[in-house]
Amino acid sequence: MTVYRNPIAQKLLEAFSQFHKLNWKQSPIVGLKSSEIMVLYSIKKRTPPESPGIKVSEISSALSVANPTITQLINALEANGYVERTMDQEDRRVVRVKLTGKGETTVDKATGAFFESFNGLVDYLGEEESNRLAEVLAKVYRYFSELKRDNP
Amino acid sequence: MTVYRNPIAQKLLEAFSQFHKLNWKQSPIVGLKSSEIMVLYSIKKRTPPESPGIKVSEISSALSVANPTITQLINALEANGYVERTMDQEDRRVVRVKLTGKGETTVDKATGAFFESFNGLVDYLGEEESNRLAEVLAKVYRYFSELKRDNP
DNA sequence: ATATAATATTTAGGTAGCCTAATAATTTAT
DNA sequence: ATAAATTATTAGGCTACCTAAATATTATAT
Repeated sequence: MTVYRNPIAQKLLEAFSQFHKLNWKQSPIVGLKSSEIMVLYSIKKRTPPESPGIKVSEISSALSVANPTITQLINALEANGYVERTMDQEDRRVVRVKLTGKGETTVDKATGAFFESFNGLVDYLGEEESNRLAEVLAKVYRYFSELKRDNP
Repeated sequence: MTVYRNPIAQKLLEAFSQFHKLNWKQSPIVGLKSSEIMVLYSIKKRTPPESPGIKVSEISSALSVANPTITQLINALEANGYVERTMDQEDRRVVRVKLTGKGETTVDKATGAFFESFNGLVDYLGEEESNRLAEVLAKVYRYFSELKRDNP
């Protein structure tokens, strides 16, 4: 039986498994889901002060999810006053999304806690190891993406 | 604003994000969900030839999920003839689960493809880097577990 | 100028993978 | 012997996604 063949592969699999179920996106501190926080964060990150807002499709590609996923998240965020939608004047198919004041302060609070824990992680691992980890993970990502591309 | 403070933390966050949505458990090759394959695999791994089967609770703790999650997966797997339930004679609260013939051949096929891709990954990264990655991921896991333990 | 195609978003309705609370059956502890 | 604990199950819920189809609008081709 093929099951135990490569102990390193086995070890890696187990590490992935464990890591995968780690909830590092945590902190619904502020009553928002992680996915909502990610959306707010990616709006904030890509919206300069006087911008009319970011496109829905820009958010979804930033987060690598499908458009309808973002639409739905935005629906809830708008209903709760975290973001505003406006229609783009130049191209009226596109919707511009930006943070409200409430959205701003909320995302600051949420990402504060969030980055604090990541800063702690960098301290825990050390800067060099942290960098290396980020790079190796990117490499792993590439590997599986290629694998998927090559076998349909 | 606190958002961009530590570029390493930022980089790590992005790597995690990407990695997280990687579907490395892939291969519903055989018409089973990944979670079902994981269950079959963990049964196989812990069931010696003449064993009466593994307990539901052993599976759930092996996979770190709640008991009802396993019960439900087993329901489907049993309905489709991959596993059998028998009641334990010594302790009639416990249910013993084991693979049927179909379950055996199926899990072999599924884990074959699965381990092949992991062996490929080990080749891609190199053995040393692979080992290191597994260890660092375990360390990250520890960090977040402690963090969670310390702040409720 | 109009029909056609492409683009952007939304609506509707899934699915996978988990969870908790409550219940039933049985075993263990007092 | 009764209370408490353990094992598994049922029921129902939640998050984070997805695809297909509908709707608007804009761009292109004839």
